[in-house]
Amino acid sequence: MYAMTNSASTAMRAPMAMRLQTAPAAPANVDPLDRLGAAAKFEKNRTIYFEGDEAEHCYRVKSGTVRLCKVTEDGRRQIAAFLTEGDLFGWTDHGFYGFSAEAVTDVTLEKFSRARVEEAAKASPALGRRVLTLLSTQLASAHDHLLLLGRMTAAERIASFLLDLVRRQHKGGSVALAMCRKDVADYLGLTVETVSRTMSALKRKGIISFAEPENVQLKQSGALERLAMAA
Amino acid sequence: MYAMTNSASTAMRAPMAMRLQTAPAAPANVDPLDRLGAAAKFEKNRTIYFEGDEAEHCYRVKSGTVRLCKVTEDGRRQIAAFLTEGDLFGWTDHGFYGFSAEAVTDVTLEKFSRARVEEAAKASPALGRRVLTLLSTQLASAHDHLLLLGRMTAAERIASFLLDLVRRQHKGGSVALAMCRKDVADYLGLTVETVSRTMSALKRKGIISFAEPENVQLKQSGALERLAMAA
DNA sequence: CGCCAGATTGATACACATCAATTCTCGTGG
DNA sequence: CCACGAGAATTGATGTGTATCAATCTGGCG
Repeated sequence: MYAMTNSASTAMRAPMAMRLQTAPAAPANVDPLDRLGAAAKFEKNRTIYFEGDEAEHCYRVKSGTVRLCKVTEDGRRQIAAFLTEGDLFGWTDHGFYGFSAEAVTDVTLEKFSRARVEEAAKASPALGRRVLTLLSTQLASAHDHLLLLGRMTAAERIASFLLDLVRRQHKGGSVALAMCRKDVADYLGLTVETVSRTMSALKRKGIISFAEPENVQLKQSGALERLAMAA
Repeated sequence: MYAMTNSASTAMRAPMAMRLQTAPAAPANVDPLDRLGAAAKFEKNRTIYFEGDEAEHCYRVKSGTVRLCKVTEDGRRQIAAFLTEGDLFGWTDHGFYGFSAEAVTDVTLEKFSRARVEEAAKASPALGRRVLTLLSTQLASAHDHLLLLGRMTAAERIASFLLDLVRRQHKGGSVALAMCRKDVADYLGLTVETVSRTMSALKRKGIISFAEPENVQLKQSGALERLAMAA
């Protein structure tokens, strides 16, 4: 779960709570989903499933990054989420996927049959609970993303995005962008040019720095946080 | 569930499914949530809970309309969803609400203690399943909403919004707007002025008509659907 | 009647999109 | 090893959709 939340808000909401990685009352430390999955691999830019496909399976990311996206007839694209390790996707209660899922990088996944998960959930409340947690976190992320798309300026969007990334890959002030500029643009509701210009501007101001486009250093996260603003 | 999906896509995904108001396979026709709730009422514009409040309860709408929203320091507001009969809200897996909930109209709600629902879900998989369905539908709606905010023009947003409303209140080509223009604007990521202008333009073209602002007739839903486009 | 909040309409400004070159990176083949 | 080409990123010049600022209009209510 997670799906790239923006603004400090999400982090704020879950100060020490953190995930409940283990089942509420599980004897061992086993995630209730672990036994049900089958391994699957996709290489960079492969489609995992298409919007409109019948939704027989859902997946969990083991490594790599996945994007959920939709393209309009005339080619406009929106990315709803970038998913990374631990995130569940493809769970829908209608018969069909609403968004396509594509591999941003080479990815390894666990693939679950919806029917089998449903079945197993009847016996194990912990399993249902687990899926519920994953979904509710994604919903919170989506809501934060709505604020970003509906009400934030380009600079604020970029700042929120970068801060989200550092939080998820807690490696100090350094961020590895798994996705290209176009992906970032389509996630943030901007154009590539605006993303590029805005990042260059932040660089000129000394707030961030980067030699290659895919590896960014946050020089003044304070300034970024001020931009991201949150609520 | 639902939360005002935009574009025809959601309706397409759930053509006749509609809500599942009653429990999936319950012996009687009892929703597993029904026994757990306590009645609650809020009048128009009252706050049900604030963003940041500890999330002890969740709610289901019995009648009226609720908005989920967040306001930035400098007063920009985004509405994440309008919720109506049957919709669940306030379920979060972090300790705190991420968005405020407010009554758009006078509303009657069922109020549930999170702790008690959790408890009951351990015994009844059907209950967990029920909540899961409600959340997953909301997540799908939120994703559609992201496409709307990230990539659609003002006219497309309005068209999608109106079509969503008719679908939910299936009363032919007539739509009752429970919310004021500002609410519509904050849901669609626009300003009141743009909403007003865009609706006037649609009216001039004979696509919609309205005498009072809160009661709209769809004269040519075909034209609206062409605008809404979907994927 | 007169007030006030909400809605509409008008004039102007601006943030971001669009169109158009470069520049950079890297894989490929001569 | 270097020339070449292609896709991605950056930078520049210009356009435009929507925001902003500013009246005016409308309907409900004290």
